[in-house]
Amino acid sequence: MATTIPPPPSPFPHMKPLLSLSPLSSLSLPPFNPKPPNVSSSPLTQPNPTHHHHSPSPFAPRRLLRLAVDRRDLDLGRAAHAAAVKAQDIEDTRLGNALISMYLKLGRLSDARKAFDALPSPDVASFSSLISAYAKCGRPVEAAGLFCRMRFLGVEPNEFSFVAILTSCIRQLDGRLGSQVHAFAVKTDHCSCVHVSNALLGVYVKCGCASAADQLFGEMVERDVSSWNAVMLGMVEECRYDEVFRLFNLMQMEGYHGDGFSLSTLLTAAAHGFGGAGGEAVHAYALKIGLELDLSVGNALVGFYTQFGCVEDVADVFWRMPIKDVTSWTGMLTGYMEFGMVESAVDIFDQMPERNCVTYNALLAGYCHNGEGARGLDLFRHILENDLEISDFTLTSAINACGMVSDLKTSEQVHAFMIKSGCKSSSWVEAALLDMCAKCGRIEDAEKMFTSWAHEESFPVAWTSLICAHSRCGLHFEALHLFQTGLRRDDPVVMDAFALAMILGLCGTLGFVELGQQLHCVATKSGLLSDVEVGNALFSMYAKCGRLEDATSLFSQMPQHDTVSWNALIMAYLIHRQGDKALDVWDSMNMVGVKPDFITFLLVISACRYTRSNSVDVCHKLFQSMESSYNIIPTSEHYSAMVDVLGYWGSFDEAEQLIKNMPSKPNASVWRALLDSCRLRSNMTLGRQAAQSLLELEPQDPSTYVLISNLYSASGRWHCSEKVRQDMREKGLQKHPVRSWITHHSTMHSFYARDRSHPQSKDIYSALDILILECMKAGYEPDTCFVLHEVEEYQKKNFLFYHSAKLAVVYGLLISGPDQPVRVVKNIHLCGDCHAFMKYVSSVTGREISVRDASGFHNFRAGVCSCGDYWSELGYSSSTSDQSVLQPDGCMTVRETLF
DNA sequence: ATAGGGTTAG
Repeated sequence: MATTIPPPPSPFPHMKPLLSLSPLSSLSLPPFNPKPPNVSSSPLTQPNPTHHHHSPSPFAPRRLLRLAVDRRDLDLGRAAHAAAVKAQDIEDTRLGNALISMYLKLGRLSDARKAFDALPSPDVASFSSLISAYAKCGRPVEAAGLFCRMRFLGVEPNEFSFVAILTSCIRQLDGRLGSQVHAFAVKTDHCSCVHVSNALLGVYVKCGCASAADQLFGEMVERDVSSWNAVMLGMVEECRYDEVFRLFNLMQMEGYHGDGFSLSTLLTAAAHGFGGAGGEAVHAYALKIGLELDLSVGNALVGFYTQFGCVEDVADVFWRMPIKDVTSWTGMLTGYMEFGMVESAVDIFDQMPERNCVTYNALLAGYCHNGEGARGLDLFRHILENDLEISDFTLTSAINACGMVSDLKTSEQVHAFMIKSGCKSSSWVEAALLDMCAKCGRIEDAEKMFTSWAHEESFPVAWTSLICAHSRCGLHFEALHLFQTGLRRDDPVVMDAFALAMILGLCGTLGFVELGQQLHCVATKSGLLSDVEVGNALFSMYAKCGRLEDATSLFSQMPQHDTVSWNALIMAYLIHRQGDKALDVWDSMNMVGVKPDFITFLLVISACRYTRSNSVDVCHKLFQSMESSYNIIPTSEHYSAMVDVLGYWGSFDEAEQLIKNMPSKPNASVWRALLDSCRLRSNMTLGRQAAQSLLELEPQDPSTYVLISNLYSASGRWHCSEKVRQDMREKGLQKHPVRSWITHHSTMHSFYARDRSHPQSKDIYSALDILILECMKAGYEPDTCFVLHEVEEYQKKNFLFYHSAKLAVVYGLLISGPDQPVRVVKNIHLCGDCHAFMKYVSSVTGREISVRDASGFHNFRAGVCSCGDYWSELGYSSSTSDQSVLQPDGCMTVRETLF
């Protein structure tokens, strides 16, 4: 049997494929071809060999061709080709078309092209079939070139030609060419064909020309289910998800029955929109009409349940599908990744019969989604080494993985690779690169990229990334400045949910309740308020600004709550030191059935410190239930929170026991928690041990240095103390400067210790001096042990009196009305002297003073603080490696009372 | 079917 046929020489060797497309309207129309186009049947199904005038032998080429296609036997097909050549039939157009068809069906586009080139007079069917094939495999240039050549040769396009060329427009998202074809189709009266119109609808929908699609749909004289499906898909593309359901109902009212594509479009709408119930209804309907396991419906169900269901639903649909394609497997992989089941996803990946570029991207993105940056980078390396296909998706995920491992060197390598390989062009990739730089500590590089930003499309993303990077580094004011630059552009950035949530977080951190309220309005007007994450951020903003009532009323209005919402509610009570209420929330959370996460446990355990009565038992129970009931393994953070609570209630034996039983070596935060409790309860013996362990463990930690420094200064060894501090400075351990601030009329007034930069500082200092005298009359005794500098006693007071918190509070008293509370925010903990002072101030002035520090709120009223004077110097979660300890302000967090 | 930025905790 013949195996290969040398391809016949091309009849048009001089003609190159057209590389650039001129608009169709500018093409000169060829002379009218009097031969009527063959429109009665598909161009490629030309059966009935018996009617043919050639040999009816069973070995006739035509019959062989059919057999070859049925058996998917390429060798047989080639044999038929040989037979055709031998029978000198090869110049027959209809036989040639059958040959083209055979090669295309067997996936041999290049052979089909050779057969086409061998035809002396290709007809409309020859052209259409080949154009369609080029369109489907993403080669629009060849498709359009053939279309032009067909016209040049005077072959009139028919419906099939139009559908084919439009398919290529869809593939390359060329709406302009699409509308030119549209005009041409109208001119040649092919628009009445429902298939042509449907293809046109497809082009408009995919190219984002929704109005053109709407208009065409309205003008169509004949519609079928595909027409409706195309418009429904258009609504999905436009994010008008409720419209999809409306259209579906309309279609049914007009007597059409939805097919698998309609249902899968509905499910996509439900998955992307807010249609949990809608999606389940579609599932029920699919069951009823027996389409549940249809390939496209099944795939859409997998996607829907990944968004609005549980992993069991996803797996159930997937495994019952009788026929699965790459999309199905990739969907299942994504499902497992979304539900955090990385190993199951990898398992699916290993089992897949076939993988493509998207599959690899999904795996890579899944690793990123689950915080497995290192595995993501390994996979990326594997993709590169094996020369697998990569796309923008691959690159953005790889960059994302790199930002996740946050390694400067890797980030530079990846960055260099992107530049070298020249794939930096896409705006998505650039936005991802900027974000990576910001995350790997290359904030200057990020800024450089930002200022030379070329792409408008992803500007909001880069903007958000950069703001976020600044606020992560503690550069809050720079972050806000960037925020303003975005709003003041000629083309102001439109905030989306992400940006809004982030800026709200910033408002919360800074205590900017006025800006926060304005953003609340923005959220309400834009509809972004229904976004859970925006709701959560808004809630936290109010809570952190001391507006607990505004926060809780917002909570009750939120359309839905997730774990983060509940955590935020617990945290709100926690920073207001209302432990019992925080624990009540924990009960409600369980009643509602929301799954707690590891943060929930950090919060509720910490809440046991702020309960009215001893809640050591409660916190033991919580701690034990973590693993047994919720399958959450306690981390060292949970241990230090426990130690903090146990120590607070004086259960030092239990605290020691817990530390001894830790599965891993107790880390510094555990010892810090113990140390702080010992300070509070004056447990000297244990405190010394804790300090010793801390010193051994973290000789490099700033707070350890302060500890030693305090040790020296407390015993009057100033030189040693100062030397330690100098060491510390030389090692660059100094972190953010301490400051306190207050907002008034949307302006922030920020103070350092002994700060005289404020324009009204003369007034502030005289007021403070008067206030100090008044307080001293009322019994205030400055506690100079909070001054750690080698200075004379009178100077010590000077250092103490002008701590940033005191300056900010006095300024607040000066500028606000007598009935208003003074709200000050301090970026680290209040020192004991400031704390005592504020109590006197509140009673002497009769004003309410609220100071938010790193541990939460201190609300001073009539000489009493809401913290009950048992405030932690380490914050509510003792895991805080306190960065604030070293500040010139002198508000130290570790006191020397122990020694 | 796959991608960027954030919200709770630090």
